[in-house]
Parts: sequence; C-alpha cells; structure tokens
Amino acid sequence: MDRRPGGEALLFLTDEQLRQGIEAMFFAYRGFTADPDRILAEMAYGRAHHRAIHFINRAPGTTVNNLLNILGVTKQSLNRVLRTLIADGLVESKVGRSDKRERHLFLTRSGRTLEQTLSDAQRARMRAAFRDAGPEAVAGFRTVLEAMMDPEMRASYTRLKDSGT
Amino acid sequence: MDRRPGGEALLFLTDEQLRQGIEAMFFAYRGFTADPDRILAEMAYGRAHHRAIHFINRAPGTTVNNLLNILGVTKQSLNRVLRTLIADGLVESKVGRSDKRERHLFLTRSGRTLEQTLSDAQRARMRAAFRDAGPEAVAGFRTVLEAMMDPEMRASYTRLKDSGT
DNA sequence: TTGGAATGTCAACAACACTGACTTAATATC
DNA sequence: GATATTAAGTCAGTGTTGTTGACATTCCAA
Repeated sequence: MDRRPGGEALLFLTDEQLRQGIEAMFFAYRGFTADPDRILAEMAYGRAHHRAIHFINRAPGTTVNNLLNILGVTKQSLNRVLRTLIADGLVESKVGRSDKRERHLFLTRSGRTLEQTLSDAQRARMRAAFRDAGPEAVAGFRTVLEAMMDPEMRASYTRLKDSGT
Repeated sequence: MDRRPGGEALLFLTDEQLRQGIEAMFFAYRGFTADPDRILAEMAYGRAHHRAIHFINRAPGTTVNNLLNILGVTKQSLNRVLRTLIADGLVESKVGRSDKRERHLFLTRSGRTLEQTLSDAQRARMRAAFRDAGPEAVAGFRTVLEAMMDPEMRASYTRLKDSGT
C-alpha cells in the first residue's frame, strides 16, 4: 500500500483523503453557520451582518477600509450592511479626528447584546466540537486551517489573534 | 466549569480559543473556495454549480432528491442550477428504470472535464495545507470538523466517505 | 493651488437562496 | 380501481449579498 521514498507513509495526501477533507470542510461550514443563521433569520439580518458585527466588536474603532480588507468584499457591499446596522442603532460611525475621510466603527450597547447572542450560539457548537475532539485534535485543526488561508488572510488572522491575548 | 480528572485545565476551551477557532474557520473557508471561484467566474457559473457537479461526480446516478438532501437547498434553487448544467451539456438526467418518477444524474464527458479542473484547483490547495501541517494535524482537522457537523450532515459525510474507499 | 489618491455613499444589476402555489407522472395504499 | 402520496419540475415573488459604475468629500503632494 504505502511505498514511498524513505518508507514514509504519505497516505494522508492521496486524492481520496483530499476529497474527504474538501467534503468535511463543506459539511462542517454548514454546521458552523447554522446556529447564528437561525437567530439572524428571525431579524431582517443575514450572515453579512453577523460578520460585520463580529469584527467591529473584535476591533472597536476600526475604519471602513480596514473592515473591507478583513471581510474581503467591496465597499459598496459592506456599506449596505453598515447602513442598516447604523439605522437600527447597533453600530455607531464616528468621523475620524485626524483624517476626516475615515469613519471609525463601534458597536452600541444593543449591538453588543446581539453580538453576544450570536457568538454565544456559535461558540457553543465550537466548544462542543472542541471538547469531543480533544486538545491535540484542536491544535491540528487550527494548523491545517491556517495553512489553507490566503497569505493576506493569514496575516489578518494572525494580527487579530495576537491582539486578543 | 469542566475539569478533567487530574485537575488538568481545559485551556483550549476558553472563549478566546473558541473565538480564534471561529475566525480560523472564516478565513480558511475563503481560501478553500477561492481557487474554484476564480475558474467559475470565467464561465457563467457560481459556487452552486460547483457543488452540484462535485456531488454528482461523487455519486453518479444519484437522484435529484438525494442531491437535495446533501446540498441542503430547496428544489427550486437546485433546479435552476441543474437546468443550466443540463442545457450546457455538462450533466445528463436519465429517467429511473425501476421508478420512472426519479431522475438519475450523471456528468457528461465535458462535465467530468470541468469537475477535474475545479477539483484539481481545490485539491492543490488542500494538498499544500495538508503537507505543511502533517498527518497528525490532518487527523485532528478531520476530527474537529466532523464534530462540528449537524448529525444529518455527518451521516451524509460518513456515507460518502465509506463509499469512496 | 490644483490634480490625484483615498474614503465613503448612492443606484442599478446579477447570483442564489427562500416561500408558496401549482402541474405532471408514477407509485402506494386502501 | 379510486385515492393518496411521492418525485420532479415550473412559475412567480421576495430577500440577502455580491458586483460595477458614477459621484461627493477630504487629504496630500507636486
């Protein structure tokens, strides 16, 4: 079965294993978003609102442009989402002091409340999965995901990660 | 909170760790879909077409209903995609022999060609990530993803996985 | 000071998901 | 054999989220 140079078994790199990894990502991502999606559906919001709220909470005072880079969408697309969030009083937009072109984004009190509700739901599932899988599996999970990111995304991820500790 | 026999702290279950896991999923999924998305954008196709093609290739002769359950979308949504794929000669729909109500789906030759192109691109990234991370990390990756799925999705995943070996 | 770059907003359009109502054909059930 | 159910497909309408294009404002540097 495995005859690789050095007797090294590279069976985990077969097309079949890769395909299983691809399908695992597909099915798992559905579970990953399922719980927040249910909550969001009850309001007039979608996944894009969740993402905006998540990262504004994560980096309060971030500019629209910065958020754009993290989310990887066009500014027009983000703007539509931000507009409704601001109109609904979940997000506050403050004109920059040093550069008046920039808008700095913050969650309001009710914005933070919604963020809590959403991330509680998502964390509950992640926690259950982590607990079932155990610490070694979790470490592997993170390693593979990080290797799968585009370099710029990995940079954003690392920056956020390091700012949180 | 939870405490392991031996007083071991479950540091990998802190909110901070969970949040990092959530963000890792978000950024990694972007990378995961980036390469096929680029290819699909050149044609008039989107991610929905890719998913249909993937699972038809994976389980040739599958019925529309079965595909519906795997993809987790409505039949109207799937039908729109299927219609274009059949019209473009990438997918063939054959009336069932035992039950003539059913339609069994197959990729045509050009359908298989496109599937190859798309999955080659996606596998290339997955292979690089797997290689960088190593077999133990890959095992953990799969374990956590599986634990994150909804039970029905896990059933679909397992069924496909076992049929492939 | 003027032209270009950066930042953000508004409008229109496409992809893709959804619900609801319906038709057609084949199969199951009584 | 009449009736109900199932599988597939269609039509119409709606919502979210992505896209381009056009444009206003602000800042900075030649």
